[in-house]
Amino acid sequence: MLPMPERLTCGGCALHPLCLPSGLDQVALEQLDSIITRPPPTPRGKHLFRAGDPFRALLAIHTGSVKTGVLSGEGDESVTGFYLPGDLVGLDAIHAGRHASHALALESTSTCEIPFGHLEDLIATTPTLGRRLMRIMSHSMGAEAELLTQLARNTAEQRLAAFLCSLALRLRERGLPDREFVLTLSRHDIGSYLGLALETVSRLFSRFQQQGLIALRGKLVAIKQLDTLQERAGLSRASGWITGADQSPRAARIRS
Amino acid sequence: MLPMPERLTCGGCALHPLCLPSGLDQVALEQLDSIITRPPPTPRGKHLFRAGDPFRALLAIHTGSVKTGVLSGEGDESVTGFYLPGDLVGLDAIHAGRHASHALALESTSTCEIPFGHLEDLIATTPTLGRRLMRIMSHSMGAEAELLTQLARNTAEQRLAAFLCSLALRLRERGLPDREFVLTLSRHDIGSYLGLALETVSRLFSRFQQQGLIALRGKLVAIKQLDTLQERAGLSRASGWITGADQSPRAARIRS
DNA sequence: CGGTCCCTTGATATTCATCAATATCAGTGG
DNA sequence: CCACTGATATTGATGAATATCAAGGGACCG
Repeated sequence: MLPMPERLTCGGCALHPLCLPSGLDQVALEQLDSIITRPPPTPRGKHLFRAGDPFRALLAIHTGSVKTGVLSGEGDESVTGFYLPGDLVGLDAIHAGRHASHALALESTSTCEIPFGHLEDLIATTPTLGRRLMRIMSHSMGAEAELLTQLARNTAEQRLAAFLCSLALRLRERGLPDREFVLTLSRHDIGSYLGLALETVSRLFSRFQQQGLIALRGKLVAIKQLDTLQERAGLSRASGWITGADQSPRAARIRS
Repeated sequence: MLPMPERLTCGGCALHPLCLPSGLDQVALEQLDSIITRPPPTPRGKHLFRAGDPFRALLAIHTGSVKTGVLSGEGDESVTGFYLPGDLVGLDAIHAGRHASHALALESTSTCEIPFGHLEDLIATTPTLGRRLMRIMSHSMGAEAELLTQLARNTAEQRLAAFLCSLALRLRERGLPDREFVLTLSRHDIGSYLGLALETVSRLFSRFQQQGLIALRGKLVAIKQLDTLQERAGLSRASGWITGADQSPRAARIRS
Protein backbone atom coordinates (compact mmCIF):
# COMPACT_ATOMS: atom_id res chain seq x y z
CA MET A 1 0.00 0.00 0.00
CA LEU A 2 1.84 3.06 -1.16
CA PRO A 3 0.58 6.28 0.45
CA MET A 4 -1.35 8.48 -1.91
CA PRO A 5 0.27 11.80 -2.68
CA GLU A 6 -1.31 14.40 -0.40
CA ARG A 7 -4.24 16.17 -2.04
CA LEU A 8 -5.68 19.47 -1.03
CA THR A 9 -8.93 18.03 0.22
CA CYS A 10 -10.38 18.03 3.69
CA GLY A 11 -11.07 14.33 3.44
CA GLY A 12 -7.40 13.61 2.95
CA CYS A 13 -6.20 15.89 5.71
CA ALA A 14 -4.74 14.31 8.80
CA LEU A 15 -6.45 16.92 10.95
CA HIS A 16 -9.84 15.94 9.62
CA PRO A 17 -11.14 14.59 12.95
CA LEU A 18 -10.35 17.80 14.85
CA CYS A 19 -11.18 20.42 12.28
CA LEU A 20 -14.37 21.71 10.72
CA PRO A 21 -15.05 18.66 8.48
CA SER A 22 -15.31 16.25 11.40
CA GLY A 23 -18.42 14.11 11.07
CA LEU A 24 -19.41 15.32 7.62
CA ASP A 25 -20.46 12.93 4.89
CA GLN A 26 -18.74 12.63 1.52
CA VAL A 27 -21.04 15.11 -0.21
CA ALA A 28 -20.57 17.80 2.38
CA LEU A 29 -16.82 17.24 2.33
CA GLU A 30 -16.65 17.85 -1.38
CA GLN A 31 -18.75 20.98 -1.07
CA LEU A 32 -16.36 22.23 1.58
CA ASP A 33 -13.38 21.45 -0.64
CA SER A 34 -14.96 23.50 -3.38
CA ILE A 35 -14.93 26.73 -1.38
CA ILE A 36 -11.72 26.32 0.61
CA THR A 37 -8.46 27.75 -0.71
CA ARG A 38 -4.93 27.31 0.49
CA PRO A 39 -3.02 30.60 0.26
CA PRO A 40 0.81 30.52 0.36
CA PRO A 41 2.18 29.99 3.88
CA THR A 42 2.53 33.03 6.11
CA PRO A 43 6.14 33.49 7.27
CA ARG A 44 7.02 33.87 10.93
CA GLY A 45 6.19 37.31 12.30
CA LYS A 46 3.70 38.22 9.58
CA HIS A 47 0.07 39.05 10.21
CA LEU A 48 -2.78 36.84 9.04
CA PHE A 49 -5.11 39.75 9.72
CA ARG A 50 -5.14 42.90 11.79
CA ALA A 51 -7.62 44.50 14.16
CA GLY A 52 -10.15 46.45 12.15
CA ASP A 53 -9.81 44.35 9.01
CA PRO A 54 -13.12 43.31 7.48
CA PHE A 55 -13.98 39.73 8.25
CA ARG A 56 -14.02 37.70 5.05
CA ALA A 57 -13.01 34.18 5.93
CA LEU A 58 -12.39 31.76 8.74
CA LEU A 59 -8.87 30.39 8.85
CA ALA A 60 -8.09 26.81 9.75
CA ILE A 61 -4.50 26.25 10.81
CA HIS A 62 -2.98 23.53 8.66
CA THR A 63 0.59 23.60 9.91
CA GLY A 64 2.38 26.04 12.18
CA SER A 65 1.03 28.10 15.06
CA VAL A 66 -0.62 31.47 15.54
CA LYS A 67 -1.22 33.93 18.34
CA THR A 68 -4.06 36.44 18.45
CA GLY A 69 -3.97 39.61 20.49
CA VAL A 70 -5.07 43.20 20.89
CA LEU A 71 -3.05 46.38 21.24
CA SER A 72 -3.56 48.77 24.14
CA GLY A 73 -3.43 52.52 23.72
CA GLU A 74 0.32 52.53 24.37
CA GLY A 75 0.91 49.81 21.81
CA ASP A 76 1.43 46.96 24.24
CA GLU A 77 0.13 43.66 23.00
CA SER A 78 -2.23 41.47 25.00
CA VAL A 79 -2.11 37.91 23.77
CA THR A 80 -5.65 36.51 23.73
CA GLY A 81 -5.28 33.22 21.92
CA PHE A 82 -2.84 30.54 20.85
CA TYR A 83 -3.78 28.29 17.94
CA LEU A 84 -2.46 24.96 16.73
CA PRO A 85 -3.13 22.90 13.58
CA GLY A 86 -6.81 22.04 13.28
CA ASP A 87 -7.93 25.16 15.16
CA LEU A 88 -10.27 27.70 13.63
CA VAL A 89 -9.26 31.36 13.88
CA GLY A 90 -11.63 34.29 13.45
CA LEU A 91 -14.85 32.96 14.95
CA ASP A 92 -15.21 35.99 17.18
CA ALA A 93 -15.34 38.31 14.16
CA ILE A 94 -18.55 36.85 12.72
CA HIS A 95 -20.71 39.05 14.89
CA ALA A 96 -19.31 42.43 13.93
CA GLY A 97 -18.11 41.48 10.45
CA ARG A 98 -14.76 42.95 11.44
CA HIS A 99 -11.76 41.61 13.30
CA ALA A 100 -11.37 42.98 16.83
CA SER A 101 -7.97 41.39 17.25
CA HIS A 102 -4.94 40.64 15.11
CA ALA A 103 -3.46 37.25 14.29
CA LEU A 104 0.25 36.68 13.84
CA ALA A 105 2.16 33.63 12.63
CA LEU A 106 4.59 32.35 15.28
CA GLU A 107 6.38 30.24 12.68
CA SER A 108 5.88 29.63 9.00
CA THR A 109 2.20 28.78 8.98
CA SER A 110 -0.04 27.28 6.36
CA THR A 111 -3.78 27.93 6.59
CA CYS A 112 -6.97 26.86 4.87
CA GLU A 113 -9.12 29.84 4.02
CA ILE A 114 -12.87 29.36 4.32
CA PRO A 115 -14.75 32.32 2.81
CA PHE A 116 -17.52 32.98 5.26
CA GLY A 117 -20.15 34.07 2.77
CA HIS A 118 -19.75 30.84 0.88
CA LEU A 119 -19.74 28.89 4.11
CA GLU A 120 -23.07 30.44 5.11
CA ASP A 121 -24.54 29.51 1.74
CA LEU A 122 -23.32 25.99 2.18
CA ILE A 123 -24.72 25.78 5.68
CA ALA A 124 -28.13 26.80 4.38
CA THR A 125 -28.24 23.65 2.27
CA THR A 126 -26.20 21.38 4.53
CA PRO A 127 -27.47 21.54 8.12
CA THR A 128 -24.81 19.08 9.30
CA LEU A 129 -22.17 21.65 8.55
CA GLY A 130 -23.98 24.29 10.57
CA ARG A 131 -24.26 21.93 13.50
CA ARG A 132 -20.58 21.20 13.32
CA LEU A 133 -19.66 24.87 13.31
CA MET A 134 -21.96 25.57 16.24
CA ARG A 135 -20.38 22.77 18.19
CA ILE A 136 -16.93 24.14 17.51
CA MET A 137 -18.00 27.58 18.67
CA SER A 138 -19.61 26.13 21.77
CA HIS A 139 -16.44 24.19 22.51
CA SER A 140 -14.36 27.29 22.06
CA MET A 141 -16.60 29.20 24.48
CA GLY A 142 -16.13 26.52 27.09
CA ALA A 143 -12.37 26.57 26.69
CA GLU A 144 -12.32 30.34 27.03
CA ALA A 145 -14.41 30.14 30.18
CA GLU A 146 -12.00 27.64 31.64
CA LEU A 147 -9.03 29.86 30.93
CA LEU A 148 -10.96 32.68 32.50
CA THR A 149 -11.38 30.88 35.82
CA GLN A 150 -7.71 29.88 35.66
CA LEU A 151 -6.69 33.52 35.39
CA ALA A 152 -9.12 34.72 37.99
CA ARG A 153 -8.43 32.21 40.73
CA ASN A 154 -5.02 30.61 40.41
CA THR A 155 -1.46 31.46 41.35
CA ALA A 156 1.26 32.07 38.79
CA GLU A 157 2.60 28.55 39.29
CA GLN A 158 -0.81 26.98 38.77
CA ARG A 159 -1.38 28.99 35.62
CA LEU A 160 1.91 28.08 34.01
CA ALA A 161 1.61 24.43 34.98
CA ALA A 162 -1.91 24.36 33.55
CA PHE A 163 -0.68 26.03 30.38
CA LEU A 164 1.97 23.36 29.86
CA CYS A 165 -0.44 20.53 30.60
CA SER A 166 -3.10 21.84 28.26
CA LEU A 167 -0.52 22.39 25.55
CA ALA A 168 0.73 18.83 25.90
CA LEU A 169 -2.84 17.58 25.70
CA ARG A 170 -3.60 19.59 22.59
CA LEU A 171 -0.44 18.37 20.90
CA ARG A 172 -1.33 14.79 21.68
CA GLU A 173 -4.85 15.23 20.27
CA ARG A 174 -3.19 16.30 17.05
CA GLY A 175 -0.82 13.39 16.94
CA LEU A 176 2.17 15.67 17.45
CA PRO A 177 5.00 14.98 19.91
CA ASP A 178 3.61 15.96 23.29
CA ARG A 179 6.50 15.27 25.67
CA GLU A 180 9.10 17.32 23.87
CA PHE A 181 8.25 20.30 21.71
CA VAL A 182 9.24 23.81 20.73
CA LEU A 183 7.46 26.68 22.43
CA THR A 184 6.71 29.04 19.60
CA LEU A 185 5.40 31.62 22.06
CA SER A 186 8.11 33.72 23.70
CA ARG A 187 8.30 34.14 27.47
CA HIS A 188 6.80 37.53 26.96
CA ASP A 189 3.87 36.12 24.99
CA ILE A 190 3.23 33.38 27.52
CA GLY A 191 3.23 35.96 30.28
CA SER A 192 0.83 38.18 28.40
CA TYR A 193 -1.45 35.23 27.70
CA LEU A 194 -1.49 34.13 31.33
CA GLY A 195 -1.48 37.56 32.89
CA LEU A 196 2.08 37.34 34.24
CA ALA A 197 5.29 39.29 33.82
CA LEU A 198 7.83 37.63 31.56
CA GLU A 199 10.28 37.46 34.48
CA THR A 200 7.78 35.45 36.48
CA VAL A 201 7.37 33.02 33.61
CA SER A 202 11.13 32.64 33.31
CA ARG A 203 11.56 32.08 37.06
CA LEU A 204 8.82 29.47 37.13
CA PHE A 205 10.36 27.64 34.19
CA SER A 206 13.64 27.59 36.06
CA ARG A 207 11.95 26.31 39.19
CA PHE A 208 10.11 23.58 37.33
CA GLN A 209 13.40 22.54 35.78
CA GLN A 210 15.23 22.48 39.12
CA GLN A 211 12.47 20.29 40.47
CA GLY A 212 12.82 17.93 37.56
CA LEU A 213 9.31 18.50 36.21
CA ILE A 214 10.56 19.72 32.85
CA ALA A 215 13.80 20.11 30.93
CA LEU A 216 14.55 23.30 29.05
CA ARG A 217 16.92 24.24 26.28
CA GLY A 218 15.93 27.62 24.99
CA LYS A 219 12.55 27.28 23.38
CA LEU A 220 12.66 23.50 23.48
CA VAL A 221 10.68 22.00 26.36
CA ALA A 222 10.58 18.41 27.52
CA ILE A 223 7.84 17.39 29.93
CA LYS A 224 9.38 15.02 32.48
CA GLN A 225 6.58 14.56 35.01
CA LEU A 226 3.21 15.38 33.54
CA ASP A 227 1.38 13.99 36.58
CA THR A 228 3.18 16.25 39.04
CA LEU A 229 2.67 19.15 36.70
CA GLN A 230 -1.05 18.43 36.70
CA GLU A 231 -1.09 18.46 40.49
CA ARG A 232 0.66 21.81 40.48
CA ALA A 233 -1.96 23.12 38.10
CA GLY A 234 -4.55 22.43 40.77
CA LEU A 235 -6.41 20.04 38.51
CA SER A 236 -6.21 17.18 40.97
CA ARG A 237 -8.04 19.19 43.58
CA ALA A 238 -10.79 20.13 41.14
CA SER A 239 -11.59 16.48 40.60
CA GLY A 240 -11.74 15.82 44.32
CA TRP A 241 -8.70 13.60 44.65
CA ILE A 242 -7.07 13.09 47.97
CA THR A 243 -3.37 13.53 47.29
CA GLY A 244 -2.06 13.80 50.81
CA ALA A 245 -0.45 17.13 51.62
CA ASP A 246 -1.78 20.17 49.84
CA GLN A 247 1.01 21.37 47.55
CA SER A 248 -0.26 24.85 46.95
CA PRO A 249 1.28 27.76 48.85
CA ARG A 250 -2.15 28.92 49.88
CA ALA A 251 -5.13 26.74 50.53
CA ALA A 252 -7.22 28.88 48.23
CA ARG A 253 -6.43 32.09 46.48
CA ILE A 254 -9.91 33.49 46.71
CA ARG A 255 -11.49 32.88 50.05
CA SER A 256 -15.03 31.51 50.11
CA MET B 1 -54.03 53.55 22.06
CA LEU B 2 -54.45 51.08 24.84
CA PRO B 3 -51.48 48.71 25.18
CA MET B 4 -52.23 45.19 24.06
CA PRO B 5 -52.15 42.62 26.83
CA GLU B 6 -48.73 40.96 26.73
CA ARG B 7 -48.73 37.76 24.70
CA LEU B 8 -46.23 34.97 25.01
CA THR B 9 -44.73 35.49 21.59
CA CYS B 10 -41.24 36.56 20.64
CA GLY B 11 -42.63 39.18 18.31
CA GLY B 12 -44.40 40.89 21.17
CA CYS B 13 -41.48 40.74 23.57
CA ALA B 14 -39.74 43.98 24.44
CA LEU B 15 -36.38 42.21 24.33
CA HIS B 16 -36.93 41.17 20.75
CA PRO B 17 -34.10 43.32 19.32
CA LEU B 18 -31.47 41.86 21.67
CA CYS B 19 -32.53 38.28 21.90
CA LEU B 20 -32.50 35.34 19.52
CA PRO B 21 -35.40 36.53 17.30
CA SER B 22 -33.64 39.73 16.24
CA GLY B 23 -33.80 40.14 12.51
CA LEU B 24 -36.13 37.23 11.83
CA ASP B 25 -39.11 37.53 9.53
CA GLN B 26 -42.67 36.87 10.57
CA VAL B 27 -42.63 33.21 9.50
CA ALA B 28 -39.48 32.39 11.42
CA LEU B 29 -40.83 34.20 14.45
CA GLU B 30 -43.95 32.08 14.50
CA GLN B 31 -41.90 28.93 14.13
CA LEU B 32 -39.80 30.01 17.07
CA ASP B 33 -42.93 30.70 19.13
CA SER B 34 -44.12 27.21 18.38
CA ILE B 35 -41.18 25.52 20.10
CA ILE B 36 -40.51 27.93 22.95
CA THR B 37 -42.10 27.36 26.35
CA ARG B 38 -42.22 29.57 29.40
CA PRO B 39 -41.79 27.52 32.55
CA PRO B 40 -42.85 29.02 35.90
CA PRO B 41 -40.34 31.57 37.23
CA THR B 42 -37.34 30.27 39.15
CA PRO B 43 -37.22 31.77 42.65
CA ARG B 44 -34.10 33.45 43.99
CA GLY B 45 -31.37 31.00 44.97
CA LYS B 46 -32.74 28.09 42.93
CA HIS B 47 -30.80 26.39 40.16
CA LEU B 48 -31.81 26.59 36.51
CA PHE B 49 -29.46 23.68 35.87
CA ARG B 50 -26.46 22.07 37.51
CA ALA B 51 -23.05 20.97 36.29
CA GLY B 52 -23.36 17.54 34.75
CA ASP B 53 -27.00 17.93 33.77
CA PRO B 54 -27.76 16.86 30.21
CA PHE B 55 -28.16 19.78 27.88
CA ARG B 56 -31.71 19.94 26.58
CA ALA B 57 -32.53 23.55 25.95
CA LEU B 58 -31.12 27.03 25.68
CA LEU B 59 -32.57 29.47 28.18
CA ALA B 60 -33.33 33.07 27.29
CA ILE B 61 -33.64 35.30 30.33
CA HIS B 62 -36.99 37.08 30.19
CA THR B 63 -36.92 38.92 33.51
CA GLY B 64 -34.53 38.66 36.44
CA SER B 65 -30.83 37.78 36.48
CA VAL B 66 -28.69 34.69 36.63
CA LYS B 67 -25.13 33.77 37.51
CA THR B 68 -23.27 30.75 36.18
CA GLY B 69 -20.33 29.16 37.91
CA VAL B 70 -18.33 26.03 38.63
CA LEU B 71 -17.45 24.37 41.91
CA SER B 72 -13.86 23.58 42.88
CA GLY B 73 -12.89 20.42 44.70
CA GLU B 74 -13.44 22.10 48.07
CA GLY B 75 -16.85 23.33 47.05
CA ASP B 76 -15.89 26.94 46.45
CA GLU B 77 -17.83 28.56 43.65
CA SER B 78 -16.17 30.38 40.76
CA VAL B 79 -18.62 32.73 39.09
CA THR B 80 -18.12 32.54 35.34
CA GLY B 81 -21.04 34.49 33.96
CA PHE B 82 -23.68 37.07 34.77
CA TYR B 83 -26.81 37.21 32.63
CA LEU B 84 -29.50 39.82 32.14
CA PRO B 85 -32.83 39.81 30.28
CA GLY B 86 -32.33 39.00 26.60
CA ASP B 87 -29.20 36.94 27.24
CA LEU B 88 -28.93 33.32 26.19
CA VAL B 89 -27.67 30.84 28.79
CA GLY B 90 -26.27 27.41 28.00
CA LEU B 91 -24.47 28.02 24.70
CA ASP B 92 -21.28 26.44 26.01
CA ALA B 93 -23.06 23.14 26.64
CA ILE B 94 -23.93 22.48 23.00
CA HIS B 95 -20.56 20.91 22.32
CA ALA B 96 -20.58 18.25 25.01
CA GLY B 97 -24.35 17.86 25.28
CA ARG B 98 -23.93 18.35 29.00
CA HIS B 99 -23.65 21.38 31.22
CA ALA B 100 -20.15 22.04 32.56
CA SER B 101 -21.36 24.77 34.89
CA HIS B 102 -24.42 25.51 36.98
CA ALA B 103 -26.82 28.41 36.66
CA LEU B 104 -28.52 30.03 39.61
CA ALA B 105 -31.26 32.63 39.77
CA LEU B 106 -30.13 35.77 41.59
CA GLU B 107 -33.71 36.95 41.94
CA SER B 108 -37.04 35.58 40.85
CA THR B 109 -36.28 34.89 37.20
CA SER B 110 -38.50 34.09 34.27
CA THR B 111 -36.97 32.30 31.30
CA CYS B 112 -37.95 31.18 27.83
CA GLU B 113 -36.96 27.60 27.22
CA ILE B 114 -35.77 26.76 23.70
CA PRO B 115 -35.46 22.98 23.26
CA PHE B 116 -32.25 22.57 21.36
CA GLY B 117 -33.27 19.57 19.29
CA HIS B 118 -36.27 21.47 17.97
CA LEU B 119 -34.14 24.52 17.41
CA GLU B 120 -31.69 22.53 15.29
CA ASP B 121 -34.57 21.18 13.22
CA LEU B 122 -35.85 24.69 12.73
CA ILE B 123 -32.41 25.96 11.75
CA ALA B 124 -32.19 23.26 9.08
CA THR B 125 -35.19 24.83 7.32
CA THR B 126 -34.61 28.44 8.32
CA PRO B 127 -31.02 29.50 7.64
CA THR B 128 -31.65 33.01 8.97
CA LEU B 129 -32.14 31.55 12.40
CA GLY B 130 -28.86 29.67 12.24
CA ARG B 131 -27.05 32.83 11.21
CA ARG B 132 -28.57 34.69 14.09
CA LEU B 133 -27.49 32.05 16.58
CA MET B 134 -23.97 31.97 15.19
CA ARG B 135 -23.74 35.73 15.51
CA ILE B 136 -24.85 35.56 19.09
CA MET B 137 -22.24 32.93 19.85
CA SER B 138 -19.57 34.93 18.09
CA HIS B 139 -20.56 38.01 20.06
CA SER B 140 -20.42 36.04 23.27
CA MET B 141 -16.93 34.80 22.41
CA GLY B 142 -15.74 38.34 21.87
CA ALA B 143 -17.19 39.47 25.17
CA GLU B 144 -15.49 36.61 26.98
CA ALA B 145 -12.17 37.44 25.36
CA GLU B 146 -12.52 41.03 26.49
CA LEU B 147 -13.21 40.00 30.06
CA LEU B 148 -10.20 37.75 29.81
CA THR B 149 -7.82 40.56 28.95
CA GLN B 150 -9.40 42.63 31.70
CA LEU B 151 -8.62 39.96 34.25
CA ALA B 152 -5.15 39.30 32.95
CA ARG B 153 -3.90 42.84 32.67
CA ASN B 154 -5.78 45.26 34.90
CA THR B 155 -5.69 46.31 38.53
CA ALA B 156 -8.52 45.64 40.94
CA GLU B 157 -9.78 49.20 40.54
CA GLN B 158 -9.81 48.96 36.77
CA ARG B 159 -11.67 45.68 36.85
CA LEU B 160 -14.39 46.87 39.16
CA ALA B 161 -14.81 50.15 37.31
CA ALA B 162 -15.06 48.26 34.04
CA PHE B 163 -17.58 45.90 35.57
CA LEU B 164 -19.81 48.78 36.62
CA CYS B 165 -19.50 50.52 33.26
CA SER B 166 -20.30 47.43 31.28
CA LEU B 167 -23.24 46.67 33.53
CA ALA B 168 -24.62 50.18 33.03
CA LEU B 169 -24.20 49.77 29.29
CA ARG B 170 -25.98 46.44 29.23
CA LEU B 171 -28.84 47.81 31.28
CA ARG B 172 -29.22 50.73 28.93
CA GLU B 173 -29.26 48.46 25.89
CA ARG B 174 -32.20 46.70 27.51
CA GLY B 175 -34.08 49.87 28.24
CA LEU B 176 -33.67 49.37 31.98
CA PRO B 177 -32.58 52.09 34.43
CA ASP B 178 -28.83 52.34 33.98
CA ARG B 179 -27.82 55.06 36.47
CA GLU B 180 -29.43 53.54 39.50
CA PHE B 181 -29.98 49.82 39.90
CA VAL B 182 -29.84 46.89 42.29
CA LEU B 183 -26.75 44.71 42.23
CA THR B 184 -28.16 41.22 42.37
CA LEU B 185 -24.64 39.79 42.64
CA SER B 186 -23.22 39.84 46.17
CA ARG B 187 -19.77 41.29 46.90
CA HIS B 188 -18.56 37.77 47.10
CA ASP B 189 -19.94 36.92 43.66
CA ILE B 190 -18.52 40.07 42.09
CA GLY B 191 -15.14 39.24 43.57
CA SER B 192 -15.26 35.72 42.28
CA TYR B 193 -16.30 36.95 38.85
CA LEU B 194 -13.49 39.50 38.69
CA GLY B 195 -10.85 37.43 40.44
CA LEU B 196 -10.79 39.55 43.60
CA ALA B 197 -11.38 38.95 47.30
CA LEU B 198 -14.74 40.17 48.53
CA GLU B 199 -12.99 42.56 50.92
CA THR B 200 -11.22 44.20 48.02
CA VAL B 201 -14.52 44.70 46.22
CA SER B 202 -16.04 46.23 49.33
CA ARG B 203 -13.10 48.56 49.84
CA LEU B 204 -13.19 49.71 46.25
CA PHE B 205 -16.91 50.39 46.43
CA SER B 206 -16.25 52.51 49.50
CA ARG B 207 -13.47 54.37 47.74
CA PHE B 208 -15.57 55.05 44.65
CA GLN B 209 -18.30 56.37 46.91
CA GLN B 210 -15.93 58.64 48.86
CA GLN B 211 -14.72 60.03 45.56
CA GLY B 212 -18.26 60.71 44.46
CA LEU B 213 -18.21 58.35 41.50
CA ILE B 214 -21.07 56.26 42.81
CA ALA B 215 -23.58 56.26 45.65
CA LEU B 216 -24.27 53.09 47.58
CA ARG B 217 -27.05 51.96 49.82
CA GLY B 218 -26.63 48.24 50.38
CA LYS B 219 -27.19 46.52 47.07
CA LEU B 220 -28.54 49.67 45.44
CA VAL B 221 -25.98 51.48 43.29
CA ALA B 222 -26.24 54.87 41.68
CA ILE B 223 -23.69 55.80 39.04
CA LYS B 224 -22.78 59.45 39.57
CA GLN B 225 -19.91 59.98 37.16
CA LEU B 226 -19.90 57.40 34.40
CA ASP B 227 -17.21 59.25 32.46
CA THR B 228 -14.73 59.21 35.33
CA LEU B 229 -15.57 55.59 35.98
CA GLN B 230 -14.73 54.82 32.37
CA GLU B 231 -11.38 56.53 32.74
CA ARG B 232 -10.67 54.48 35.82
CA ALA B 233 -11.50 51.35 33.87
CA GLY B 234 -8.66 52.19 31.54
CA LEU B 235 -11.00 52.38 28.58
CA SER B 236 -9.99 55.89 27.66
CA ARG B 237 -6.40 54.80 27.19
CA ALA B 238 -7.40 51.90 25.00
CA SER B 239 -9.10 54.24 22.58
CA GLY B 240 -6.06 56.48 22.44
CA TRP B 241 -7.53 59.54 24.10
CA ILE B 242 -5.32 62.09 25.66
CA THR B 243 -6.82 62.75 29.06
CA GLY B 244 -3.99 64.64 30.68
CA ALA B 245 -2.43 62.91 33.64
CA ASP B 246 -2.38 59.15 33.72
CA GLN B 247 -4.70 58.12 36.54
CA SER B 248 -3.55 54.58 36.97
CA PRO B 249 -1.32 53.68 39.92
CA ARG B 250 1.08 51.92 37.62
CA ALA B 251 1.76 52.91 34.07
CA ALA B 252 1.15 49.36 32.93
CA ARG B 253 0.53 46.23 34.92
CA ILE B 254 2.33 43.98 32.52
CA ARG B 255 5.54 45.39 31.18
CA SER B 256 6.08 45.24 27.47
C1' DC C 1 -34.58 38.31 70.36
C1' DG C 2 -30.95 35.03 68.71
C1' DG C 3 -29.00 33.48 64.58
C1' DT C 4 -27.16 33.77 60.15
C1' DC C 5 -25.69 36.05 56.30
C1' DC C 6 -23.64 39.90 54.20
C1' DC C 7 -21.01 43.85 54.38
C1' DT C 8 -17.46 47.04 56.16
C1' DT C 9 -13.06 48.39 57.96
C1' DG C 10 -8.34 47.65 59.97
C1' DA C 11 -3.75 45.20 60.43
C1' DT C 12 -0.63 42.01 58.47
C1' DA C 13 1.38 38.72 55.19
C1' DT C 14 2.49 37.26 50.63
C1' DT C 15 2.65 37.00 45.77
C1' DC C 16 4.24 38.90 42.04
C1' DA C 17 5.35 43.16 39.13
C1' DT C 18 8.90 46.24 38.57
C1' DC C 19 13.65 47.83 38.25
C1' DA C 20 18.18 46.52 37.02
C1' DA C 21 22.14 43.95 35.53
C1' DT C 22 23.90 40.22 32.98
C1' DA C 23 23.77 36.23 29.86
C1' DT C 24 22.62 33.92 25.63
C1' DC C 25 21.58 33.66 21.01
C1' DA C 26 20.68 34.85 16.03
C1' DG C 27 21.61 37.44 12.61
C1' DT C 28 24.69 40.90 9.95
C1' DG C 29 28.43 42.83 8.16
C1' DG C 30 33.32 43.71 8.35
C1' DC D 1 36.11 34.06 11.63
C1' DC D 2 35.02 37.62 14.61
C1' DA D 3 33.04 41.90 16.35
C1' DC D 4 28.70 44.16 16.57
C1' DT D 5 23.83 44.53 17.49
C1' DG D 6 19.32 43.70 18.89
C1' DA D 7 16.14 40.54 20.66
C1' DT D 8 15.28 37.24 24.19
C1' DA D 9 16.12 34.97 28.55
C1' DT D 10 17.82 34.51 33.21
C1' DT D 11 18.54 36.02 37.89
C1' DG D 12 18.56 39.17 41.98
C1' DA D 13 16.63 43.03 44.91
C1' DT D 14 12.82 45.79 46.07
C1' DG D 15 8.18 47.54 46.57
C1' DA D 16 3.30 47.70 45.68
C1' DA D 17 -1.13 45.63 45.11
C1' DT D 18 -4.02 42.77 47.15
C1' DA D 19 -5.18 38.37 49.72
C1' DT D 20 -5.69 36.91 54.24
C1' DC D 21 -6.78 37.25 59.12
C1' DA D 22 -9.68 39.46 62.40
C1' DA D 23 -13.40 41.95 64.54
C1' DG D 24 -17.60 44.31 64.49
C1' DG D 25 -22.01 46.23 62.45
C1' DG D 26 -26.41 45.86 60.07
C1' DA D 27 -30.15 43.57 57.96
C1' DC D 28 -33.23 39.96 57.48
C1' DC D 29 -35.73 35.90 59.32
C1' DG D 30 -37.35 32.44 62.08
